[in-house]
Amino acid sequence: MAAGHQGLEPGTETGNVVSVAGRLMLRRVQGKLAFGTLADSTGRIQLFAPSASTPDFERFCELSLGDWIGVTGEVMTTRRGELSIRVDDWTLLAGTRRPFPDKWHGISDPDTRYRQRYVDLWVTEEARHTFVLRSHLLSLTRRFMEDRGYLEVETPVFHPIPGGALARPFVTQHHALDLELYLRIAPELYLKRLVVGGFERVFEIARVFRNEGISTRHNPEFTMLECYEAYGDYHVHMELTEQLVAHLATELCGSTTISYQGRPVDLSAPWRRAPLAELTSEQVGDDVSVRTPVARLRELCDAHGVPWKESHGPGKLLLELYEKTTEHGLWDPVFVIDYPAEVSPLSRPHRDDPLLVERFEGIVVGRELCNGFSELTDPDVQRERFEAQAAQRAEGDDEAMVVDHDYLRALDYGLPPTVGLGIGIDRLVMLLADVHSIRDVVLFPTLRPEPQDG
RNA sequence: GCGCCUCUAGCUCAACUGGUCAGAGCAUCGGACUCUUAAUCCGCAGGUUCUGGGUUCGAGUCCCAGGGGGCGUACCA
Repeated sequence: MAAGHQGLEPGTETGNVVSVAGRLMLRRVQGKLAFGTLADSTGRIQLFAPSASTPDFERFCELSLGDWIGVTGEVMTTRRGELSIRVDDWTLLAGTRRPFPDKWHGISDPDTRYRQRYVDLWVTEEARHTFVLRSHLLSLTRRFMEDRGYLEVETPVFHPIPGGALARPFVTQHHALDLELYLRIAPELYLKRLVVGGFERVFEIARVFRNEGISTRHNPEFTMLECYEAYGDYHVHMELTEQLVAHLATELCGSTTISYQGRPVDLSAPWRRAPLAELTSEQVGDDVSVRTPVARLRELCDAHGVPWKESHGPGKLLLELYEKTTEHGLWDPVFVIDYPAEVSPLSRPHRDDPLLVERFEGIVVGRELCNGFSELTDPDVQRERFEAQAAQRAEGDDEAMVVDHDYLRALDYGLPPTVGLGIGIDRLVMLLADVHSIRDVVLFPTLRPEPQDG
């Protein structure tokens, strides 16, 4: 409606009669004339209510901030030129029994913002903007994937065996089957089963659950885009990632150069690619790789305050060193490539170096945005890797994997050369919406239940 | 998990080194007002200063314990 009535002179009466509905957000009563601000999901409009035209004028003036009302009247502008609707008729659609927060300051306590998102969305402009952006991002992502021949699928959330990532799962119980089930920590193994089944390009926008700490970057349930493409290798998905992110930035932010927390970020493709060992060497000031002797790597860890365990091989030590010294400093997007095989139990060995795998992580603003790799397709090697994980698990590492015999059986039927990718949707939204905390991109973040006395 | 910070009226915030310090604005309630837009003006009311202990002549203020929240760290995405 506002778009259809741009640039009217002050004091215009258009003759157009419209009906609108929304929430009364502000009210300015002036004796025999009242003004109000009505808000709905599309924006705000001023109500102009002279006692002469407004039925039940006194009751109109007594409406509470936050009441839902419907209004019918002529579109006009005030003497000051503000586009308004003259209230010729109105109805109370739903009242509010609780006062709305301070009209200027809004809600400052983050806890009540998260708990009472239904109020926050009215009061905090940025919150509404962020969640609309999130919705558009999901929709654009689906279209992007479908345009490239990917099929959207839904795989189980209940897993008899948690797999596809290294993480502690949530456990639950199915009564009729008398079965312990896990909420998925990743959809990966099911999606690869589908590639075995002949769906050569699949993706899922998957809610996953990890029983770990909560922080500004971690919610126990979060959303991941995972996709798999047969006949491709990790280069294919690096290209897909940088194109997707650049596309989303253009559509949602209007440019591939965006601002995050006051610093510019250039998301335009192509992104730099750099081997993990090379980046780490630069930071550490010494040439390191998976072939560096364990003793030397331990020294370097000590020198940089990185804790290590006896059980860590060179690959794990190198990864720890990279994560503690290098990752957080990578601001503009980089694909860190060629990870140690030791820390990547589901990745295919590197074509040029058996100690490495063809794996990449996309790092933006110092944070991991995505993780992908050429998939391990050899059932024998996969069985060995699972067994190595199971051994670690037996030693008390409850994030290590469990042997998934059905997945191995699927591999026995043949998984073609395939590349897979996982993108953290919440973190992508954080990046594009320029927000600091994951709780600002999750509508109802996990919180401790409120004490039962209010 | 651990470390640091924080908690005052429905909301947003004050109260110097412990000494009439329990206050203001908005919202609510009563009154005035026909072009306001955080409307304005006058007035009323509103609090177990998160909880429980302690130190002190005296605690919102200092100490201890507990609870909520935030940030950092760890784990990860």
